[in-house]
Amino acid sequence: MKRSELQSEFLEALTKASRKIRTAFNQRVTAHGLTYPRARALWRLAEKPDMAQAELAFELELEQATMVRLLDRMEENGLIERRPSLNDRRVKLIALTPHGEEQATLVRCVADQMRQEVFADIDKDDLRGLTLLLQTITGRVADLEDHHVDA
Amino acid sequence: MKRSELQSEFLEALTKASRKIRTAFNQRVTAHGLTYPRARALWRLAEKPDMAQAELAFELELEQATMVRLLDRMEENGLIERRPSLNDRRVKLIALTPHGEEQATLVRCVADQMRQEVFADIDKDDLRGLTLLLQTITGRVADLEDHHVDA
DNA sequence: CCCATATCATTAGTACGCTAATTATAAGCC
DNA sequence: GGCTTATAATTAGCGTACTAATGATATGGG
Repeated sequence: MKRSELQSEFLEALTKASRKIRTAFNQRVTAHGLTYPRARALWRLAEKPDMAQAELAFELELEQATMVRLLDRMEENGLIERRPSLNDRRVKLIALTPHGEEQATLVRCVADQMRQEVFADIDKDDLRGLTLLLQTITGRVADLEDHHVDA
Repeated sequence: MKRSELQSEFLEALTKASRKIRTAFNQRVTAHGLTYPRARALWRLAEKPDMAQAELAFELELEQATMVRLLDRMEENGLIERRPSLNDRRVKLIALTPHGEEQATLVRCVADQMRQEVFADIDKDDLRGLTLLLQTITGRVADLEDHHVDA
């Protein structure tokens, strides 16, 4: 097979895998009234509570404006609370409600279970090598963007 | 490193790579008044003209309802035309306009160039291996969904 | 021929994602 | 202290994604 065909095939496989995983995860949590983005936010907040919105947005690689709406709905659903920071009156800290804590636990269970099932008999060394390759590719794309900005 | 950590790391790398590529590609085509989904549609239509909307939606793995809006805007931008099918009065066939053809060519150029730059010195066998693994994972996730539906 | 069923495109409504512009506050500098 | 600049959250507006419901047409069975 030609080099370019291999590359195209790889790109297609990458896109497909990524979307499949997201969709499957989404299906499993929507049954509990969640969505994939909310689940990601809950997961992160459970690990590191009381983040400012900007900080959470950075960690989830979302824009602040996107974060605002997401948190609006999570607040409506009783998953989180916005609390004013004492040090900086511009900042609002995000805290999980008890309900949010429960849902975060659920999210972790679903994720762990899915991970185990999907990677059941995947070789550890293969996984390690491919993770490295993916990281290389990601870095290469980031470089491209930088050059693109320079121009 | 523990098995579960490796798996998590792989998932993160996968998600990140996929998003980076999509974003980078998007940046390059928006300069020409396109978007990533429109570029994908143009690409597919250039390869296989006069598809019905449902067929195009299937190939791009989008819902028909999503396709409608996307094509609405592509029609407004003069990229495509909807033509009634002669065989089936429910069906509308999608044809590229001359402008659409031009843009499709541009899309292909951008994609080819990006592909070459990103994969410049990636080993062919590595790529093959990763593609296989990704396909395995995709299949595994698909199986999970089926079982989930059964339950 | 007719009716039940299926399929195509569409609309309505919701949820994300982005950029750009606004408002409130903070921080640095003369 | 007052002015410039930077940062936090928000709003507004767009584009894309989904599901559910609709209306028009096809299709197969009796």
